[in-house]
Amino acid sequence: MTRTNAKGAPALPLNTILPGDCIEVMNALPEASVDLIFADPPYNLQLKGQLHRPDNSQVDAVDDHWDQFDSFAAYDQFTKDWLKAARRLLKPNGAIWVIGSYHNIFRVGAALQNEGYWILNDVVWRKSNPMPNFRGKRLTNAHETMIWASKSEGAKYTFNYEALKSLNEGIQMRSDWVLPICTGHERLKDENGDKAHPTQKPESLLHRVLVGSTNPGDVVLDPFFGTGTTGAVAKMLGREFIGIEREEAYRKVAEKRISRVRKFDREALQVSAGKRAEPRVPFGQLVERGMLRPGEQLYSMNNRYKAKVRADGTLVGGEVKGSIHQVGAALEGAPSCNGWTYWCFKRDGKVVPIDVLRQQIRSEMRQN
Amino acid sequence: MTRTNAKGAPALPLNTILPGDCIEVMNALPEASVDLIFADPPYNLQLKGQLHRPDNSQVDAVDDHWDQFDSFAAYDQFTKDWLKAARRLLKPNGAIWVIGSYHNIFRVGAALQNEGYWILNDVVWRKSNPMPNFRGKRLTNAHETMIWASKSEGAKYTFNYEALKSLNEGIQMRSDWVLPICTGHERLKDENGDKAHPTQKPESLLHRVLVGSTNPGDVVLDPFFGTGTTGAVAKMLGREFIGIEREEAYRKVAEKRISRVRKFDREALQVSAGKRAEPRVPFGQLVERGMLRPGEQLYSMNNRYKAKVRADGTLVGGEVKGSIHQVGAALEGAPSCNGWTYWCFKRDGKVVPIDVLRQQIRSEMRQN
DNA sequence: TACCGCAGTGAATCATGAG
DNA sequence: GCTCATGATTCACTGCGGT
Repeated sequence: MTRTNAKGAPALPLNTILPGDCIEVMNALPEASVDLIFADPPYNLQLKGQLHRPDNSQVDAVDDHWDQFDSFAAYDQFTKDWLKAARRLLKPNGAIWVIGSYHNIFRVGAALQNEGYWILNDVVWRKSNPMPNFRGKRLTNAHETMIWASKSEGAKYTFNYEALKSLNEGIQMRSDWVLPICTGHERLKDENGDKAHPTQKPESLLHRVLVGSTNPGDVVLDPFFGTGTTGAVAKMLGREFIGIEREEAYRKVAEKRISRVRKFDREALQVSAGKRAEPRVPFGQLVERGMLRPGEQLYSMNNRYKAKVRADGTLVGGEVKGSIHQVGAALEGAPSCNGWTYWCFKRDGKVVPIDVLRQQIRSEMRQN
Repeated sequence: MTRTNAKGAPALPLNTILPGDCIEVMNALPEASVDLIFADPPYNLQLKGQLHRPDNSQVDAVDDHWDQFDSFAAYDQFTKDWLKAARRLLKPNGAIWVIGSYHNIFRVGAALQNEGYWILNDVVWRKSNPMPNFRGKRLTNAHETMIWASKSEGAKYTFNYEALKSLNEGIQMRSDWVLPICTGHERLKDENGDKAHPTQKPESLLHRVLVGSTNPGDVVLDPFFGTGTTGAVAKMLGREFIGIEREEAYRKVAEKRISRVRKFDREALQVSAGKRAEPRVPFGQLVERGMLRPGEQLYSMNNRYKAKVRADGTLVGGEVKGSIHQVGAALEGAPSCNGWTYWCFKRDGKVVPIDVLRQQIRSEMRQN
C-alpha cells in the first residue's frame, strides 16, 4: 500500500519494511509526511567497531580514556544525524518517542533538545520483572527511559488524554508506566529456539504509546524496526507503519509476525474523546431557541450570585455585563470561569445547570 | 570540626556551610578529599506564563533567579564547570549523585560522561503524591531522575548492598524508588509561613542515598546545599558534611535545622513498614497486555448483558460507554457495580470472570 | 476523642479557534 | 501574523475547624 501526498510528492511506502541504513532511507522519503516516530536506537556500547568518527575514520577498539571520548563523539554524531533525518520527515505537528537506558539516553535527550525538538515528558518504563543484578554491585536495573518530544516548541501534538485516563482506571496517566518485559509467547524465537532479537519491546508498551499519541490512520515510522513490535501494534490499532531495518534476519521475522496480526474492530478502536472534541454551542442559541427566556434569572453554582439573561445572549449581573464566562469570572474575582458549568436556571422548582441545555443541542446535532 | 589529610593539605571545613559560588569554593578545597557528592543543581525550567488549577488558584512556580539561564549553551558551560570542580574534590573511589528532571538531566548526564565519570545507575524517584497535570495536555510529571556515578571507570565505589536490601524488605533494591514528596512538618517554612525553599528534597531520599553509598565517618559534599537536607541526614547517619550555598536566607534556615538534628534520631524513628494494600490494577492493563483483545465480548455474570472491549480499556454495551464499573451499573440500573466480579470472558468455551486476570497480574507483581 | 468536610498545595517547559 | 473570547482542567495528602 502506498499513498501520494497533496503536493504529488513521492509516494509513501506504507506498511512495508525498508531495508538499509536508516539515515539514508529516511533522507529518501518525502519530508513532513509522518505523524509519529518511535525509535529504539542501538546503545553506545553495542556500536563499538561499527562507528565512524565525524571524519569517517574508523573508531579503534576502546581501551583508554581518549578512545572512550572518541566513542562518545561518534555516537553523538550518529545520534544527531538520525534525529535530523527523522525531524525532516515529521509533519509540523508530529512527535517522536525514543527509548534508551543510562548508557545512551542522556546523549539522545541532549541531542533532541539541540536539534530543536521540544520535550513533552520523559517516561519511565518500570519493569515488573527485571533481570536481577547478580553480582550485588549495583542497584537492579529495573527501568528504561523514554522521551516524548514534539517537532518544535508550540506544536500541536496529538495527546489522547481521556483515552490514557481510561486505561488508568479514570486517573490521569503518570510518567511512570509499570509493564512487564517481553516474555512467553510474545517473545519471538529463531529457528534454533533462541530469542530472535536481544531487546524486543513488549507490545503493551507500544499499545500505550500509540493509543496516547496517535489517531487511527496516522503514519508511524520506526527507523530501528528490529522484529517489528511497532508495526505489529500499529496494525492492530489501525495505524499505518513504515519500518526501516538493516538486518535481513530481523526483517524476515518481522514480516512473518506482522502478517499474522489482525486489526481490531473499528468500534474497538474508538477511544474516549475529551470535551474538546465536542462542537461549540454559542450560549445565544439557547435564547434563540427559547430554551431560556430573555429576562430569566440565572443562579451561580454556589448560589451567591444572580444574573439576568438578555435577548442577545449576554448576561447582566449587578454592575457587570457580558458573556456567561465574563460575568461569572468578574463576580467571582477569578481569572477565568466556565459559564456553562457555573450558571443554573430554575424549572419546576428545581435548579438545573445550563450545561444540560447545551448537551441537549449537541445530542440533536449528532442525530443529523 | 576540621580534619587534616594524610599529606598535610589544607584542613577540610567539616560540618559547616560555606557561603559563595560553588565552583570557586570547590576549587579552594583540597583535592581528593571527599567521599561522596550529592548535587541538586538548578533545573533550568523554562516557564512561560502563569498556571492556574481548575479551582482557579494559582500554582506557585519555581521562578527564582538562580534557576534562570540564557541558553542551553550557558547551562552546559555551567554544568561542565561545576562537574569538573566536583570531580577534582572526589577521592579516587568517591562517587557522585545528581538529581534533575527532563529539563536538565540529559545535559547533566552527557556532561558527566564527557568529564570522565562512570555511570553506575540511573535511579528514578517515583513520587507517590506528585502535582497533577492541570490542563490535561501531558502525562503527570510523576518522577525525577538521579544519576549515580563513580569518579572513573573501574573505581571501587562504596555500595552497601545488604543495607539497601534490608531497607527493601529483603529484596534487592531496584533502580526505581517510590517516596513521597517533602510536605507536612518536614517542609521548612520561613517567618511568613511560606515554604523556605521551593524545591526541598525529602529526607527519605537522602537517607537511602547515604545508607547505600557511604559509610559512617565519610565526608559528603553538597554544592547546592539549599536548606540542608543532605547535611541533616548526614548528621543523623553519622556522616560528615560540607555544604556550599550562595543564598544567605537558605544558609540560615539550614544552620538552624541541622543544629536541631541529633545523630541516630532516625534509628529510633524506624518503624516496621505497614502491611501493603493490594495494588490497584487498571482494567486497561488487561487490554494493553493482550490478556483481552479490543473488540472482544464480555458477558455479565447473570448472562443478561454483553459488552465490547475498546482499545482504551473502556466498554461499549448497547448505548452505554465507560469503565467496566460504569457500564455494569448502567445496564443493571444500579447505583454502582464492581466490574471486576460482574464481567466475564470466554476462553475455550468456558466462561471466566475477568477478576482472574487481575489476580494473575497481582501475583506477577508480588514476585518482584 | 473521633470523625468529617473543606481549604490548601507541590521543580510545570500545561489552549485554541475565530476573525 | 495578531488579538480576543471561549471554556477545559487535578491527585494525594496535610491541617484545621466544626460536630
